[in-house]
Order: sequence, then structure tokens, then C-alpha cells
Amino acid sequence: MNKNVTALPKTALPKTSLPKTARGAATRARIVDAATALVRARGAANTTIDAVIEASKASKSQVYHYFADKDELVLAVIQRQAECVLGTHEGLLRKLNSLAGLRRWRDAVVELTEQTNCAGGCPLGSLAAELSETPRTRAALAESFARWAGYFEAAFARMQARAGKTPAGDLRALSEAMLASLQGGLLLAQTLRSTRPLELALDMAIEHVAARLKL
Amino acid sequence: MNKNVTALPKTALPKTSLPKTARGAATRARIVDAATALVRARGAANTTIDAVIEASKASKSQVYHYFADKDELVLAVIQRQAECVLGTHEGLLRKLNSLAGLRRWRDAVVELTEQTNCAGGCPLGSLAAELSETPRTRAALAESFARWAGYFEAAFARMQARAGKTPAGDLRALSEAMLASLQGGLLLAQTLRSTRPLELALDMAIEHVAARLKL
DNA sequence: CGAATATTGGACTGTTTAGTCCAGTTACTT
DNA sequence: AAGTAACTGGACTAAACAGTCCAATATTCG
Repeated sequence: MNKNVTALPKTALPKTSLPKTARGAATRARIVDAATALVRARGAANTTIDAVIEASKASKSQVYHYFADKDELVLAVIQRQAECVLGTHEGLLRKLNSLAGLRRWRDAVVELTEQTNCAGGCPLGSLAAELSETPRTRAALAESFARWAGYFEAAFARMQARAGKTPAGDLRALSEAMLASLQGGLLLAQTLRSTRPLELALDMAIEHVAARLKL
Repeated sequence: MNKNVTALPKTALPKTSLPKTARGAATRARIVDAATALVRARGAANTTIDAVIEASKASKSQVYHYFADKDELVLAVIQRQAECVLGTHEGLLRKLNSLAGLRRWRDAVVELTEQTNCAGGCPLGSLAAELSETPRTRAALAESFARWAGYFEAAFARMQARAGKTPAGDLRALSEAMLASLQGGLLLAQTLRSTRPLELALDMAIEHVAARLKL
């Protein structure tokens, strides 16, 4: 895939149309949804277009009508998965403004991980590990992580405000450390099939936040 | 690959011989070394046997003489990479017995990451993200992580002993949190192409260790 | 030496894969 | 209704792929 010696930038000329009717939009969505589930289960490299076609009940011409090639589809999968993960965490973090709230978020994450027997790891983290060496996928994933960190940052700011502290300390740094703990904890949980490393990593990060925010 | 409905356990009958002469051992080593480099660069799923053959200057019959199938070769790659990574970190951690030493280890890791422009992430972490959903590869990776945590644990024990403290606290938990920070920091560093999240995660973990060990 | 065993070269097979192509159908517009 | 554009079905191609096979060459050892 994309082993050309002269790999041109993909965005040059679009060549692939966005859906222009509701029916087309539904087809495209079915394809992306099926691809997202398959990539989640087997990774991008192990997901074939034919499998996506079968799972989405689409035809080959439909896939190539909306996506120039497999790389484009994978990019759409990243965006779809990011929407989903960031949506979940934005919901969990949106109104958070206390250490107790942060601990409830921790419990929710652990619970979610337990429910899948620690399998699969973080949907976004797994994509990041596989797709961080190609520019466009890397950029999409980097942006997603940045937005994720932004949700933490906003929550920490609310925590600080609520405690009557003047906004101080590097909240961005704090949120990056939190995200790193989460990702590392989820990866170890996946490999060791235990939520323990995840719990330990998150508890450490929460303590760190409390200390830095003087809460 | 291995899509049989009746997937038998692989260890049943070996069918593949270990090298019995020095020449054979050298061939096998060449194959594993080449495969390890390719898997590191492109992931296991994107590494073909043919590419391994070309890179190692071996022939197809040589590969299948020493490995029953691609899965077996990937397993050998995991073991090889684990040897390498654990060897490096064991060397760095072996004589460590102080907070200052831990900070030097941190600097070495950051330095190493910088030298590759944050590309590739952790060689073992990347394998873990890709290969934690198949039993044998997952088991090999879990064991490697456990050994890695063991090196931290031993270092923390020395730190505690040197400070004249009685061995207290859950050193295992501390080392798992440290490993999680390292893995999460390396993943974010890889995706964001910046050592900053790695530095933040490691500094947080070191502070945590200091606090728990009362150093 | 000479038999037995280990190793090697590489052609070959059957399957899977990404991607192409075009004829046919559906929906929108006027 | 007719013309245009969007969408769809699926056969087809060329390349890549994992894995097989066997004849040939080395190496070991009694």
C-alpha cells in the first residue's frame, strides 16, 4: 500500500466525491461504521476492503466512489473513532469540577475497561500505535489527542476555579501527564489482561493533579 | 493468517527444528534480526516473508525450515525485541539506587527518544499494541512487561535500602505505575512528535516514587 | 570413506488483495 | 417526461502473499 517511490501528497486533487444525496450519505456512513468496527477488532493492516464490503452490505464501486483508496478509508475511520471516544470523554468530563468528580471519571474508565475484559485497549491509542508513522494519519491522531487533553485542561481549570484558586500552574502539562497515564495504563491493562496497572496509573495521575492544584 | 475454524494449539507438535549446527544458528539469527528490523519499521502485519527473505539474504526454504509459519517468526521477533529492550533497560537500571539515579535514567530515555525524532515509539509497546489480542504473542509480551517492571521494583528496593528505610509500600504497584507512565509518554511522544509528554509523564512518576518511598 | 542428517535454492501453487471498469439503476431538476 | 447527475452491482485484473515441495549441496560422525 502506497509503496510508490514518488508518493504524491494525497490532497492534491480530491477525485472522490462526498455524498450528494441522503442515500449516498447513508451508504458512506454504513461503510465507515463497518470499517471502524473491523479496524477496532483486527487493526487497519488486517482489515481488507472486501471484509468491509461484506460487513456493510455495500459493493466495491460504492467504496471506491466515496474513498480514493484504502488509506482514505482508514483516515475516515480515525475521524469516526475519534468522534466516538472524544464524545464519550467529553460527556464524562464536561461538568467535572472537583477531585471527587475526577475520581468518578477514573472509576468509569476502569469500569468500561473491565466490561471488555481489558481487550482491545484504547480505540484511539491502538490506532495511534499503528498509524503514527504516516503523515496524514499521524496528524489526525495528534489533533485528536490534543483535543482530548483540552477536555482535561478545561476540567482542571474548573476544579481550580471552584476551589477559589487563581488560575496558576501549567494545566496543559498536567493534562498531558494525565493522558499519558491513561494511555499507558490502558496498554498495560490490555497486554496483562488486568485493570490493575490502569488503576495505579490513574490514581498516581490524580494525586499529581491534586498536588499541583493544591486541592 | 490462521483463519482456520479449528485453530489447534501451536505447541502441539514442534514440526520445526531448532538449528543443529553453527551455520544453521547463524542463518536463523540473520532471519530473526532482519524480521525484527522490518517489524519495527512497518509493524508485523505489514511485514512480508518475502521482504524478510530479501533483507536477510535467506531463501524461502530456510525461513520455513526454522519457523512453522509467519506467526512463529513473529513470536521470535517479540522475544528478540524484548531481549534488546530489556537488556538496555536492565543495564540502565541495574546499579540504580537513588532518586538522582532515577532522574538520570529519565534523561537517558528522553535522550534516546529525541535521537529518533520520537519516531517508532517503544519497540515493545508498539508490538504490544499490535499483538495483544492473540494468546501466544500476548503472553510473551505480558511476560516481558512483567520482567521490565521487575527491574524497576528491584531499583526501588535498592533506593529504599540505601536510605535506610525498612522495605515498605507496594513496590510492585509503584513499578507498574512507572511502566505505564513510560509507555503512555512514549506513545504520545510518537504521535505528537515531541518528547514533552514523555518528560511530563516520567517526572510525574518519579515524584510519585519519591513520595511513596519518602525520599 | 560413506551413510545419515542438516541445510539450502528457488520454482510453483492457490488464495487473497487493492484497485479498475462499465453497464445498469435510481433520483433530482426543469 | 426527459435529460442529467448520482449511485450501484459485480466481473475482472495484476500483483502480492503465505506456504509447499523437491532436488541439490553441505556437514557430521561412525
